[in-house]
Amino acid sequence: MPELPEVQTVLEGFIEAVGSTRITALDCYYPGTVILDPELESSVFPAQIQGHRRLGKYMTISLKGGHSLVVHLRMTGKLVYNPSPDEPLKHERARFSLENGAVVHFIDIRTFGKIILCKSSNLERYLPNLGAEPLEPCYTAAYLQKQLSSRKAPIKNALLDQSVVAGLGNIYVCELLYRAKIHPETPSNQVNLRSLQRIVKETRQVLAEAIAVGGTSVSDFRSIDDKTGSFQNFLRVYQKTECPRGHKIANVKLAGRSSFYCPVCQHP
DNA sequence: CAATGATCCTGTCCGC
DNA sequence: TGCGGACAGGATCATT
Repeated sequence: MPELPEVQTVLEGFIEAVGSTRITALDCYYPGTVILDPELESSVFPAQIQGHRRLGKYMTISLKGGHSLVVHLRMTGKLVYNPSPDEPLKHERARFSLENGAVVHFIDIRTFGKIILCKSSNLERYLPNLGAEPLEPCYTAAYLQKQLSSRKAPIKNALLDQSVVAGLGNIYVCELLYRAKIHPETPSNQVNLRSLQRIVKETRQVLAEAIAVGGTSVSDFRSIDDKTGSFQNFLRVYQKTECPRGHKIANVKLAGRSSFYCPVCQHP
């Protein structure tokens, strides 16, 4: 599932693939995949990319001319660069056409992904409240302590809440909690400052390692050039049966998601 | 405000 | 071989 490292990989790939070529069209093949801002100007395309930014699991791409794109892959969304266009592919929900004749397919089996095209001045309307960026200085143990002090839900649920930390999903939360040696069911407001410091440190570490290898390709995640990431080879608990120290991995449902952890290494 | 559960959706896998 | 059901899960919405 695309989380921060995968979104970062896809966004960088998209920006590099499109380069300075202008986008000439955005077509939608599945109702609801492309959302158009009611205040859009009539002449959006052709438009050159001006800048880009990842916000949590959201990609934002600003276009010259005052418009912006927001892309969210949700669970199965993919951007696929194709220098020679074809008829719409299976599961192709939308498509960017480029002035040089290439296209970028938006493939999304489960159709939850979204592409929003809006006036740049309206961008914030299309983004939810996002918490701290985990790779930026604002993400600290003190910040987490403040966020979590009123919460009793398991720490794993809190870390999946995008309004607390932006960009983490099931895989990386499982992994960072293992590295931080924290049991996923620990009530959020009972995680002490020392443990929160480990959480912050391991969050940064695991995300940086994953970004460095192009993300995690479980199920069918691919970069825009159809390359697999390789962080799946470094997972320690997610979908594992044994932790690196040889203990049996447990799996409990938290917030409706499989939560892999080591009962020996991870403590409340 | 916090927490929970249903919802969206389709491919895959399991058991019978 | 085929079929029903569970499962995968990010975000949003309604409900408690």
